Amino acid sequence: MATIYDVAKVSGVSAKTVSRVLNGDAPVSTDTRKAVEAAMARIGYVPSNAARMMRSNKSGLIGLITGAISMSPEPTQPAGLPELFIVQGIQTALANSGMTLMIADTGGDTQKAAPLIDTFLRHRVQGLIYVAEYHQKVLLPRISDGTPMVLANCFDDHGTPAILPDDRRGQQDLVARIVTAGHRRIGFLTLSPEVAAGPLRLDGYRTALAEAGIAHDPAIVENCDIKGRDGETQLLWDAIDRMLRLPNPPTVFCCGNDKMALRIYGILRSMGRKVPTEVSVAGFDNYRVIAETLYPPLTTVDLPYTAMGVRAAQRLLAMISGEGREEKGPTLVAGPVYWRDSVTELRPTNVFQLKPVKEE
Amino acid sequence: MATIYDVAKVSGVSAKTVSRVLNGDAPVSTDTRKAVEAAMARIGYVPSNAARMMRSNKSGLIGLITGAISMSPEPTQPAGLPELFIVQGIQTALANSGMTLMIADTGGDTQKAAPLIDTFLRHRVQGLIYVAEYHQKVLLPRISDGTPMVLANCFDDHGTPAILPDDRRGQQDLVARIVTAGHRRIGFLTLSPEVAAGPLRLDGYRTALAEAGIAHDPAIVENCDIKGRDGETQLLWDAIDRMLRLPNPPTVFCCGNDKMALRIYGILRSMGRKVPTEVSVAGFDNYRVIAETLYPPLTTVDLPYTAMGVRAAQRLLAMISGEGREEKGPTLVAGPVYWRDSVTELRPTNVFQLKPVKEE
DNA sequence: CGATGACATGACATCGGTGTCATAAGAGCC
DNA sequence: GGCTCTTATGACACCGATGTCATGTCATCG
Repeated sequence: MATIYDVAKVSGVSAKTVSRVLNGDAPVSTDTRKAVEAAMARIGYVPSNAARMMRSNKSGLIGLITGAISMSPEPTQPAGLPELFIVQGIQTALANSGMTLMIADTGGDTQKAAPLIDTFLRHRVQGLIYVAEYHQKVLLPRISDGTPMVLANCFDDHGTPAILPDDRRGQQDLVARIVTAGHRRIGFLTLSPEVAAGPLRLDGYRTALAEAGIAHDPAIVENCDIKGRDGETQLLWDAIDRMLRLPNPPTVFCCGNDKMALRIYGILRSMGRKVPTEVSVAGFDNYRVIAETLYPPLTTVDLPYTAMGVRAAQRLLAMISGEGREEKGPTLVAGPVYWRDSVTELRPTNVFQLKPVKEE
Repeated sequence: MATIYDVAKVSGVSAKTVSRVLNGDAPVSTDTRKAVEAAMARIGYVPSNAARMMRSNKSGLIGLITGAISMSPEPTQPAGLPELFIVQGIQTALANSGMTLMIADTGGDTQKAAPLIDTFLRHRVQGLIYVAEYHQKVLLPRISDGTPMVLANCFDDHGTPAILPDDRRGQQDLVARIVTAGHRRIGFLTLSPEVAAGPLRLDGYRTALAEAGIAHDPAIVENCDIKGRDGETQLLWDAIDRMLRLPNPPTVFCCGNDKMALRIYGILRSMGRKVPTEVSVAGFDNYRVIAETLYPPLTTVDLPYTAMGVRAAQRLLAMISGEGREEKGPTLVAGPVYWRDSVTELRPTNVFQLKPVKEE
């Protein structure tokens, strides 16, 4: 492998001058530059990042840890897809930063994150991003040296900078929009309070009701999310059945996420209730395979994965350059409401809003 | 950032001894080892890969170039998913090799492959893998130094080692199986001869017919693949209509791939022909979103993406260790036939085969 | 008892670049 | 002419590991 000394010998200058041609950090005469460049081309010189890094202590590397690649076990059930969007956002934002993105995959095994972080640190990455598949708390080894780290779609106990979806705000916007459509009895089939998004979305729901001056009725709020165990559909069926028999039944069901909405479509169909003419349904996530495919298309809130990726990269770059050191707390990224046909407009609306509410 | 000299100073030994503890390449007394390890833990020492690499010339890195991450623009149309499976295969095969996999994404822009290769070479990767999204010819800059490179799902003009799906063999196996089911008039709606897989699959079809002693009839073989332009469905409709009006019409249509089979299901339905009782249909790719979802489920051939990834990694590792240098030509990886319900058994069969033909 | 070898350790050079400083040549100015 | 300033270049140390070689200490063996 050719070195800068070989180039120097061939072009008849010193190694340092070759270095200057490479980096353009000091004036070099045109003749010399041409000679050096010709020599480099002729002997096929490729600079060694290792050697450069040793002296200058700048690796130009950013490490990204994800399970996105190995987490899509079946194309029919693309579990890891959301992560891919985050990664795409990160790539986009990093494209013109001069940094090289190294991606490492955990193979779905969170235990492998620690050794991967270690490998990255050995390579002296200038920053680290950890991407989780869904909004959750994670437990990662603390980085003892000062290497900046950003968590995307997750957070920890140490106050590591995190980029999170604004679940509260999203749910609030959605419910506010539903209120605008004339609904007053808004049922909510929540996510499990154990997942991070659960309480946040519930809080957004309550806030929206409060702002609209609607009393919160515990009778039409229930958690049926028991983490994919079989009884879930039964629970949902029972909850919906009970709520619809109330003297004052909900006119719309908000669901913890789009998957739950998908189930509820089925349940309502089996009950002979038509969506949205008899009952409206709204989801969360804008999981497009579901939301766009369902009939009628599902009103929901976007989880802004790509945007979160972009923000994560931006925040990391700021930390690396030293600007963003003082910034504390998580960055919340809100997504727009996608207003489709699964929620009836109970009264004619003329909605002029400043918020980015997409009407499709 | 602590160095091995800091560790040496703290533990009261020489730098070289610290190095020995790190690498375990020479005997160190238990006391010394413990002292050194304690010192490393105390000052938070992380070895510098750059420095190690400089001296030992072993980076322990393998570079992977793909568009998989950015090529899935919509989860509803997971264009880049196959690539992901190849990448998964590569990861699996590399997991215990002691190599670190660096993944770089082209962002869907093939032009970016060259600079990415360059970046990898600067990092002195010990091997390179380039993954393409479908079986195709690629034009990559030649690696002037001796860094081994393997192409997965693609090939070039320079004889770079390549891992390719065995399209010929797959089609041949499928048609042979269809013959076993009693079919004699086997129509073939081919892929465009311009895509790499097109002529190969056609050849497999012909070989299978020849082996079964069935004459090749050009009247029931046609290319309707005009690369997604709108007229394709019209062309397909016309071809099928014509073939079915022949005095001796096909009893089964083989399709260039599963997507085409999906279209043909629709066309046949619009013609009032039932699959598979009136006409049988077979695909290629085992694109599960289609093949498993269609009714009836589609008989097709698997494109063994994961296996190809494994083979690619294995071949690269062999090249790195110097074993596989002599091996020339592409590695063909065949996938099994998935026999589902879209092809009728025209006569009772008792199929005992040695080949891995999956019956579902 | 002296020779031999295994074990444990250290001194020093080296990998391929870059930072620092020195130096030489010419340009511009009083 | 002598001085300063800029431009262009080179000598040399240094980054943090590891390879090579040397050295000292015992245990073993003939």
